[in-house]
Amino acid sequence: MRAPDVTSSGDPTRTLALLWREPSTAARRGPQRGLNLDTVIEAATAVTDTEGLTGLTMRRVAQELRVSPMTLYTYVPGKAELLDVMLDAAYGRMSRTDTTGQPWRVRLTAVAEENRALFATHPWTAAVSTLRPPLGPGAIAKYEHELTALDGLGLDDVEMDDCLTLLLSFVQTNARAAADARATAQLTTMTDEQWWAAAGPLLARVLDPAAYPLASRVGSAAGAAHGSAHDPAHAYEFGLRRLLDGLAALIERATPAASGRS
Amino acid sequence: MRAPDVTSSGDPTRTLALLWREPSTAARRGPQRGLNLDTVIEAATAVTDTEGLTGLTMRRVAQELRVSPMTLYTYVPGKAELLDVMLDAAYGRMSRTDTTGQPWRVRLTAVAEENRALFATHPWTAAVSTLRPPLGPGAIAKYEHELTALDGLGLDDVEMDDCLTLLLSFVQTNARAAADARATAQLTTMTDEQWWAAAGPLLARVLDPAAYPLASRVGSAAGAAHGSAHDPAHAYEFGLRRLLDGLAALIERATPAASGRS
DNA sequence: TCGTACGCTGTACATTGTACAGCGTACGGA
DNA sequence: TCCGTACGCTGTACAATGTACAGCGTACGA
Repeated sequence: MRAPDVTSSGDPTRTLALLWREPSTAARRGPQRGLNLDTVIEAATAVTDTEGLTGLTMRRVAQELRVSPMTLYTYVPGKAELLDVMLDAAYGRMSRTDTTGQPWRVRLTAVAEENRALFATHPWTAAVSTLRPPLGPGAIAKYEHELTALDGLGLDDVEMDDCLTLLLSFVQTNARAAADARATAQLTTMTDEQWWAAAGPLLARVLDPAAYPLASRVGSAAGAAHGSAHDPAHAYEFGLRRLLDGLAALIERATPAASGRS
Repeated sequence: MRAPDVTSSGDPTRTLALLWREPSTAARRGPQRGLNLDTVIEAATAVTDTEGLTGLTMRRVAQELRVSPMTLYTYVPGKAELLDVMLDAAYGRMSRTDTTGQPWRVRLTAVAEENRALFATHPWTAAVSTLRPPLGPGAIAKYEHELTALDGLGLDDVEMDDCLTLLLSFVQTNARAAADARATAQLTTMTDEQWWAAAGPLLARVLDPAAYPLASRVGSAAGAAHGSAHDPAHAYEFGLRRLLDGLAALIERATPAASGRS
């Protein structure tokens, strides 16, 4: 079986029933259930939080719950659906700041920060594809909340969705890069600095600064500015500012001095 | 062994030697080699182009070359390093348009388009992390070329790197989403439309439009505008425009009417 | 009271990267 | 010219994964 790591490959009906906790069809007949879906989600989330997405295995979750691996399939059709409900649950737990009345930049920054916090708490949420999102209560509530930050700015419905998608995908990409950096460092048991220290001299020997003047100059300047090749925190600050400036050109097209500039 | 799918976990020295085709230490002693690194890269790239990253297995590449799986390890230390050299080779083959003298928006759009073309030709390149890039001749040439598009705009070195990173990560994220969409559709043998057709009614039954007015209104408006929940081509156009507008605020800060508006 | 639906389990299989040891080849030094 | 040895290639083997399948026992509805 292909590792899914992504979306419910199966029946949307089944997944939606799971997400919305639709009660099962008829009266239970056999033995009492020893667990319930939320317990499974909780255990799986705990495992994934501490051991990463690659640490999320059915066997590991089962072990955590002191239960045989196959037991999990009583609560969940498969690993993909488990990820779906884990994600929706995480969305449901996100804090949602009320920024009504504030300037739009403040409101959008808050939305970005809330997602940033999600990715900080549950790094794996940045790694799963949200293209076909889990349409559960958590995801819907999140979507509704985030749209309110874009409401009343003179955007049409499609533009609202476009702006939100752009903002969220920026934050997710940034978080993914940060998580990758941490994972790589841990996997290699070699910090970024150590890696560059090992690679640097070799590169210097083979790389002709005359042939690649910009690459060597800018590369080393960027490397020196932040400790290593890439600083996710800096990239976040920089990117968010550019992004908001870009949205400003859209939002304030009619009313040039609409809301707050930062 | 953990599936790498990402970076050379091992010795940077070995990887760099591979990337730059450093001749091996001494005179060859044993039998003639039946293959060479570039042949392996070519075969692996062909396999991955047609069958995706999950289709890239050592056994599959070996089969393509009519060779036993373990033979590949004579040419490459492991799968991670193979991915590194594949990526660098793909970077090396990218077309690089000379846009000297053109307005900066045109130049940056060209850079974006070149990367978009790469992701179209080799979808897997969008899926691998480029956080710790393969520092081979291909990647360096790419970096040098792309930096020239940002040269002479009054940005300092760090800002040039920041802008390029932001632009490239936007294009990559967009391509990744597009590839995910295609992969999901193929895996599920269910188009996005079919999926929404199956999920829609169920969702309508459980979702109260009064409780989530914005989510239902904007969600269905966006879904109706493009055929499904997400249209990567539209997101690209929209996002790139916003991004360039955002960079404009940085680039044209001193000289308000610097270069071309689109 | 009893049949049956259902919860839980152990075993099994296909798929993966790659460690390891063996076999044969052909070059460099004698 | 001849041989030791470095090296290319191979088959076998192992650990880890998701999950299909069949069996076993439980407890509810008739």
